[in-house]
Amino acid sequence: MVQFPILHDCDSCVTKKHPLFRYLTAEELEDVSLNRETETYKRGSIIYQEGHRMKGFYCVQSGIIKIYKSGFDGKEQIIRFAKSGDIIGYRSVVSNEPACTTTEVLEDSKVCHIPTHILLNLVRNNGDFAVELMKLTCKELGEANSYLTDVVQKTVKERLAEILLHLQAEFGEDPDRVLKISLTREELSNIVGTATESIIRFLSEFKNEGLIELKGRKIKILDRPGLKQIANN
Amino acid sequence: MVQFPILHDCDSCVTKKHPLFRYLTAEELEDVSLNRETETYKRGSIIYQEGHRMKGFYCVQSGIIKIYKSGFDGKEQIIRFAKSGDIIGYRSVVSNEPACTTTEVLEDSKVCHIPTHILLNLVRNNGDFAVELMKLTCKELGEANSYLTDVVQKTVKERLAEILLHLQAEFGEDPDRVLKISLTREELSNIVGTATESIIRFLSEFKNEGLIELKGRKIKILDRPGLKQIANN
DNA sequence: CGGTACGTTGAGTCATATCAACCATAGTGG
DNA sequence: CCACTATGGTTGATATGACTCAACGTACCG
Repeated sequence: MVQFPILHDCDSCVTKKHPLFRYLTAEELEDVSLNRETETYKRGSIIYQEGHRMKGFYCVQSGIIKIYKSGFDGKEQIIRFAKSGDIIGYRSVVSNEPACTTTEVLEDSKVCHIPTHILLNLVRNNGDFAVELMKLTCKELGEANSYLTDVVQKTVKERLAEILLHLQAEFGEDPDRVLKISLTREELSNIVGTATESIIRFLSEFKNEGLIELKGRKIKILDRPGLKQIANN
Repeated sequence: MVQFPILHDCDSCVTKKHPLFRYLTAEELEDVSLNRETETYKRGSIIYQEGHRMKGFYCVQSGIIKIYKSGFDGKEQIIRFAKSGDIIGYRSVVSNEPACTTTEVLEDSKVCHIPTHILLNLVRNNGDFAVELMKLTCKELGEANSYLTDVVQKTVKERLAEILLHLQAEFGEDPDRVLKISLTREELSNIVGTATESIIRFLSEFKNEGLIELKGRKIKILDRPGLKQIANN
């Protein structure tokens, strides 16, 4: 019997990690497998850039990727992060618009590129896939709207507490309870949407109040309920 | 030959107004027509409320509807408006989650309610419909992300200028050039995400600078380029 | 005619940004 | 091996945008 190493690779990666691909037929999965290209990116590299045309979307196998928009003065606003199992860039493919975000690799990543027509065919021909992708988009939309409300109505301190908890929930902790995602103060400020100095001040405030432990970029959350109360939801 | 007034009604309304329904087969359209319920809402009435379960989504025939989220202290953040041809509430239907926004009628509206299973069947069985709905969602997502960046990086004055231009573009003007959508100062503040008093101050600043004309809630945009420059995009 | 909701204005306060100086660390090249 | 530079982190002082509070004006409505 002939082996299909590529197919097997995809089968063992994408399928298991994302409900999206759960509903693909063997045929569709093979189509994806044969047309995708796996690429490795080092920390700091840009996968695609705001304003550029996309030739497909990406499925993240490993690593962490930062997705952000640039404001008019160059200050970046981080929209979200993507990690193993997440897909990125599909918005622009579906809308057939230039990318509205830039994606930069935070931790060395392995990423599969899947061409536009494959995605559109899947949405068109596989109802379950379409529903799952819609769910994903709607989830992102809900989160975006929630965060908009937060940004407008909460203080920087409250948002920082919220973000720390969110990062903990999304990326988890090492055995020593340090947050797995490691960000510069500037990156934290670009999530919260504030000045770097403000982040520094509130982080050390949290430290002094015994809510977190700090060692450079290593952040350990000590008092989850305390932070939750500050974030107030 | 037998007449189908209900079908005809839907045919003359929804189909023409939204690309979404352009791709429905005659059969699908009839299914929608037979299962939808048209309701009339007066100014001030709530169509659905944040946190409630939805039994379907809505298609706006006429009127203007305000879609907002409530912050923890009750202050509302307006997410967007819906007008003739827009569909609302589909996010919650697709995600199968409680509504994450409240919708309140700003101007007397005629709205069609279409039950959940119809929407899901359309997404599942009609690829073109699925793609169009995805496009719509992705467009909203892109706008939400853009506005998030704005809120974080721009001043209230800049955002107000931007919102005024946006309201002009979305709802248009009367023959006398007054913006068609009429909002209280508080509602404006709930879009921009600021205090009512701030809106009042900047509106009169714009007036004094000859950018707009004010007569109560009637706003006339006199200097579009000037506002654009303030909004700076 | 009084009530209710909306609009306006001014004064004071506060959260956060900005600016500036300085420290820590890690390459890098002479 | 040591300045040298770059990058990120920290702290304090100051500036300012925007909120809050409070008073008052305005207009419509029963």
